Amino acid sequence: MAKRHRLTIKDVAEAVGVSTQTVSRVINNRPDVLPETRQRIKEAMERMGYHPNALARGLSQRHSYTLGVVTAGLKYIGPSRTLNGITDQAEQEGYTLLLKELPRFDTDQIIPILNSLYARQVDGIIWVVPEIGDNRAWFQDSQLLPAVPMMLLSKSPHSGVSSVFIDNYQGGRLATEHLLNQGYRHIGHLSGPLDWLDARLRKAGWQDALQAAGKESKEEHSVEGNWSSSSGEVAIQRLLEQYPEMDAVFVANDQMALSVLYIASKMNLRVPQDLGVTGFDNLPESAFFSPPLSSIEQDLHKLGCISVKELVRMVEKIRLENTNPEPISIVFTPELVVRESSSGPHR
Amino acid sequence: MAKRHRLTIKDVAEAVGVSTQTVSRVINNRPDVLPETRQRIKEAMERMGYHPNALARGLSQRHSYTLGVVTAGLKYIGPSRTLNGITDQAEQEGYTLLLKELPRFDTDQIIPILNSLYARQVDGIIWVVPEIGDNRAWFQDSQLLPAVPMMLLSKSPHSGVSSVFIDNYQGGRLATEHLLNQGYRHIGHLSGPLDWLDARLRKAGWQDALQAAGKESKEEHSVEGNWSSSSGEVAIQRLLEQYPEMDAVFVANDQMALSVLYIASKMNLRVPQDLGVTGFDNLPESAFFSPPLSSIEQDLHKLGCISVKELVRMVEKIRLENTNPEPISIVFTPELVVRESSSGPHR
DNA sequence: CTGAAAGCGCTTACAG
DNA sequence: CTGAAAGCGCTTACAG
Repeated sequence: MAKRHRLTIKDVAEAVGVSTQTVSRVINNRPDVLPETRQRIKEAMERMGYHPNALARGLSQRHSYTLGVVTAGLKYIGPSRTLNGITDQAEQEGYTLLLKELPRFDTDQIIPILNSLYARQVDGIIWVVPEIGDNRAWFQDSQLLPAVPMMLLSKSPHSGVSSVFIDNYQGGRLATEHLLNQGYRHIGHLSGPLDWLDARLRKAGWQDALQAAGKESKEEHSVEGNWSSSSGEVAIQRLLEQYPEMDAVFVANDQMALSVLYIASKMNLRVPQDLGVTGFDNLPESAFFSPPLSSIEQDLHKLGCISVKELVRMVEKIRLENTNPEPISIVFTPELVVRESSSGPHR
Repeated sequence: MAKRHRLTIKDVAEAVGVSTQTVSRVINNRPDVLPETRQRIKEAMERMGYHPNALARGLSQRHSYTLGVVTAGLKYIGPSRTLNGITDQAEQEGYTLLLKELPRFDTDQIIPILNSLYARQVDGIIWVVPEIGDNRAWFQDSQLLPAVPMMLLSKSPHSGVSSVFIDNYQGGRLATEHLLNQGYRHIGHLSGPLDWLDARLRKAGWQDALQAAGKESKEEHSVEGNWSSSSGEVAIQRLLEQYPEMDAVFVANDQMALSVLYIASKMNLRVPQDLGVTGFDNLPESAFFSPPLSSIEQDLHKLGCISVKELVRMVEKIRLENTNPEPISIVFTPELVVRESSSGPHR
């Protein structure tokens, strides 16, 4: 731990023999500084190892160059891949991130977390918390809504809030239509927890794809899991009992799909001949399951990037033009990745 | 986006009819305020929706209540699980996190990222970047070392820097000794990329365990992967060629171990009878591989928590006692989780 | 128990 | 092209 004197703009100004605001002009790359003066100041800053205090700067500029990121479930792969995109893009745009994680998905802790972000004068907020139950209810309370732009990373845009998201409904349709095209006839669904919006959307995609093909989706053709592999293990066994004619299943994520493969192998059900399987998320491991798993790929890294890019665009618009930008909404369609697990009932 | 006037301590003071520093005392929970006055001020703050500006506060206090977290490889599960622990504990301690991610593991981008943290007056830094190649070389440059305490989340503590880490060497020994105890005789190793310290430590554990059992570990008994499942697929095939007597393999992570199971199944090698397998990381999915995978569990969440707790302890010690605390070093031993993939050559 | 003054390290008009 | 003054929103001694 190096012992270092805390340098200020004043120290630099004195060393060079100019006033502090001339130094300030150089820091901020303003014109109107004699090139030679600018050069001398730059050299002095370099030599002395001076770095402007961002807190002081933020205080007088009323602009912190800071974005708040609120996540939940970082230990899952989805949120962290998104966060990966967010950090990449924020670095490029010259913004620093304040990271907050909700300890649970529901609504208790939201107010202190928001307040701590507001107190730190964030220029914008990215909301990377999945919509579960009524954990979006606070959006209705205009008292709580930020005075800065906010970007929502999932569907269900509420009035006035921008959003960027991946179309989970389309993902469900894609996966199910693919199974139909491969010649499977009786397609079940192993869903995520249905208090999650994403789980409901994927299920709705499955239902509508069946309906569009003139098939019915009965209640007993689907069973609910909680995203974990162990929940999938239980769920698939129940589904096989409830729906014995089932010859294919659309599973709402790859972790549960892994358990489906596991149980199938235990029960001597051949995948894909006796049971076609598609997952969702396209984990890097899924290509190495036995058999390799077909899945729905969502580009979460890109999602994170775009959300920062658009948010920064809004922030700068407010600062430069002083006008409130219109909320925007961007949708990406996920893509089907075909592997052996769904290659059809006949081989 | 709610339109809101930016309230200051002055507005509150005027509303209540006291001076600003009385309000300040209430904000900071100082004694020496008439209980009734305190109550009136609290009510006013609540009613007006006032929140102190953390930037102004940090500026005058010279204490930002902010920690910098530098990560790399967030898209992998390890760093995000650690980050999960860090966010949890930081919230509890009342500190906010600034998150930075290195775009690559090597050293280029380090200086601007450190400077941006210093500029924001972080009270401490947590370094969650794996040691690869010489990406720790900058530790030697005391010019670059932070003036605030730093916590290193891996082995190889450099002089004066505190560290908390999980003993990867012990993990390698545990895994290998387990295979020996199960009756396997010819134990190979599929390592991670050997410019990673963790990969070298796991390998050294394998070597020493063999040696302690009176066995030799030849060069051709081990092959290097790059942590990914696809690298594992190539590596295990090469290892089987190089070391045909091999009847068990310690794989340096679960993702590569998954490929080992995949290739074994393709080649009609039975696991665990013909080939025992242990992984490392204990992914939640690993219990559902075919067969379920034995692995080494590292409690990364706890690692993250402890690092924050100890760092905050150091920060507060400096603030209160104005003494530089001694650097500390804490080691955790990982644990073996036994499953079917290593249950022995005889069934 | 409470307040007037000075300061934290910058930037923003305003002069010249 | 450069500088003196005031201000950003707090807190820290110092008085009383």
